[in-house]
Amino acid sequence: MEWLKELNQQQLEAVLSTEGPLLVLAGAGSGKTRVITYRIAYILNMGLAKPGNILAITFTNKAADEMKERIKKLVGIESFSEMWISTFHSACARILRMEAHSIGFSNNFVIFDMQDRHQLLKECFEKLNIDQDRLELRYVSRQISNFKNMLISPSDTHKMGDVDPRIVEIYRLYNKLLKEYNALDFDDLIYHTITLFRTNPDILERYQQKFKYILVDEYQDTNDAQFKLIYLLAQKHRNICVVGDDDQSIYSFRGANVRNILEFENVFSDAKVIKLERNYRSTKTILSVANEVIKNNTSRKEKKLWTENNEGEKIYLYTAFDEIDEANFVSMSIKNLIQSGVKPSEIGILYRTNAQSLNFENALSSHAIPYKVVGSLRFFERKEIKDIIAYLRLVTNPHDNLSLFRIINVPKRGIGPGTVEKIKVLSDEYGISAYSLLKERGAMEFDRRTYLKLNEFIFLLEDIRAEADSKSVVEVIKLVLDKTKYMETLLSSKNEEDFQRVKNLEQLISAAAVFEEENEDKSLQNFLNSITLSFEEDEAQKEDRVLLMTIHAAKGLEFDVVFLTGLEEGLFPLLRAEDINGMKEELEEERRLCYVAITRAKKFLVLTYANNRRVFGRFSSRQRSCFLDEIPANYIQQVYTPLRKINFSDMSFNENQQSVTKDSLAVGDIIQHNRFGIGKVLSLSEDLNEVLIEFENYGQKRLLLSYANLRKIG
DNA sequence: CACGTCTTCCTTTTT
DNA sequence: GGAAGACGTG
Repeated sequence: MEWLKELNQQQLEAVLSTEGPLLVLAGAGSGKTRVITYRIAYILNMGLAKPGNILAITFTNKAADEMKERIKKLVGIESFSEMWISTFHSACARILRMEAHSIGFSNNFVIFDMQDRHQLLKECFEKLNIDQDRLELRYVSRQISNFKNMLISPSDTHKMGDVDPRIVEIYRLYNKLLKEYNALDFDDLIYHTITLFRTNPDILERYQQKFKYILVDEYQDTNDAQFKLIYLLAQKHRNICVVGDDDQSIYSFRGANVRNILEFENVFSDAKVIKLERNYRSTKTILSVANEVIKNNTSRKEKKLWTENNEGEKIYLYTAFDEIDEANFVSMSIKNLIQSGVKPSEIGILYRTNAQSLNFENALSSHAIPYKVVGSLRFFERKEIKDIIAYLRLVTNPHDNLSLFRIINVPKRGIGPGTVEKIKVLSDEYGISAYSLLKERGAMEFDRRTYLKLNEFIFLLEDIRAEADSKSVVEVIKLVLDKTKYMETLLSSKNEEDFQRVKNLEQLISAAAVFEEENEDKSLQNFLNSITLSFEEDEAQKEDRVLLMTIHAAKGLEFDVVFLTGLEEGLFPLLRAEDINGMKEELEEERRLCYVAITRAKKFLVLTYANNRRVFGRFSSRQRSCFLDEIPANYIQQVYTPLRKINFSDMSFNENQQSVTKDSLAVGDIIQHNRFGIGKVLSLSEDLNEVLIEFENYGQKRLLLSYANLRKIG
């Protein structure tokens, strides 16, 4: 295990301490992912456990995939499907698929996303005759989610003090409907898994036995339910390793509880604690700025990140006239940076809210800079995609009323709101699903003309279902598009938008094709499962483009250059007048968010804010963010024009302790590259600046040694 | 019942 | 400035 030499003292200790509870406090850029992957590789290589005995929880599916790739490289084993590397939600879905009957669901349950949840809540409001002003709906939705994240059932809500009885009523009905539709929402996945374990000790025992080693990444962002789950599972072997950084806890709105990390040592009294405080990512300046900002928070574990990296440049600050000026400054600076040799994909534009992306998109495209927006309008949330998915869901489960009502008149087939309302009322009355009602009682309850239309619809669904059995996912989708005339309707439209929709649907088909290639379980069921739980973008990720995203989405990523934008009071920190009570805590979370943003930067950090900004289309004047005042002036270089070209190669430093330098590399060496993986050195240029490498998976590449950040592995 | 225009409300952040 | 719902007309 040569690769163990790549680790520093603390990292190594974290890898080798395989037995018993372990808390790794890993500061930003301190190599925490490396610790987790190497730890798993070590456990496997030492024969301490089989792949099937390992449960590794990551925060996103993307992170899970990356982790699998890295471990694969270290260990080179094949039995990966046996190793559970996934998010909490995916892991729970996987368990529940097998055990659903034990909690009163059938194993072909569907997973409701946030849109679905809102839709269903709306139904609840209607059924209970509760005035649904929109604000209330969002509030109720959040409440219910909080309850589930704290493992509080409808009948337990009184424990939370004064809860609006209407909310309890809605909560109860909402759960009841979910069950009728055989559906689970995101929070249910965790909640029900815990219920399953609590009510079926034998099942719990089985999983406890199975998971000899449990690892949790981004532990600071776990909520009460997730903690409970881990706690239950780890009881048997107690080999539980959690990795996190309380300073990067940014998901309390989702129920994340920082106390989980702060109190780990109390819950597991024999826990070992290892701190990783050496940062390998950023310049000294950037790290100092991050430290200066975060030290204003009161409730945190004391720690001091340090680095051996260069001092680096001062950070830049630009004050824009308005948000358009801001976007232009950023775009023109990026143009110059790219001309200086910075790769577009090494540049990130970060902002607090998704709504801010638009100006940057406009400015970037007018400067012909390649970019990609991460997140925002997610593919699987588009109308046309959700429509088709609704059909697919009905194929697996005809009693999913929500999906049925979504597409009962899509494309238009003459079934209007009046008829839909009648179906709802009647199916309620008879206590059966809308589908059953139409099938069994349609002829009696509706007049002839309506009945014919309804019958045609039911027939369509059954027709699709009958054929779907013997078909692959791709074929089923095509079948739906064809039989429903969905595609036909779009194609005959002269609307520009509809043309885009056709392209999106084509993408859905290719996404399904990729799914079939990559998954062992190729069932429609599993397809539906995977698309609600992950928003895996298509392969465009590898392309060399500037990335735009929210700070939340940037967690775990790093860039040579980061533009942190919109640093204005009210926007970042984003605080609302309503919650004066939670003010301090909320501000601290915003500050952590700021800390996360700053520590994404490796070499350059550029901060911007605008004196004026159009909010909801209204022009309003702005004040600079309080976070800016927390940065000592000597770190800041105020600029008034876009950044000029720079000598970028001067900026490089060794980010990894084992990075190769000119003298240490020879022809024939085996190296590892962050992006391209493992390769062999074919030749070196005379001045030793350039190197030609044959990569296992990417073929030959000519790289500049000063950027390439190669690690020698043999 | 479909389609077009008018109004309202809006914005956190995501699995 | 834009989406989603309300309202009114063909």
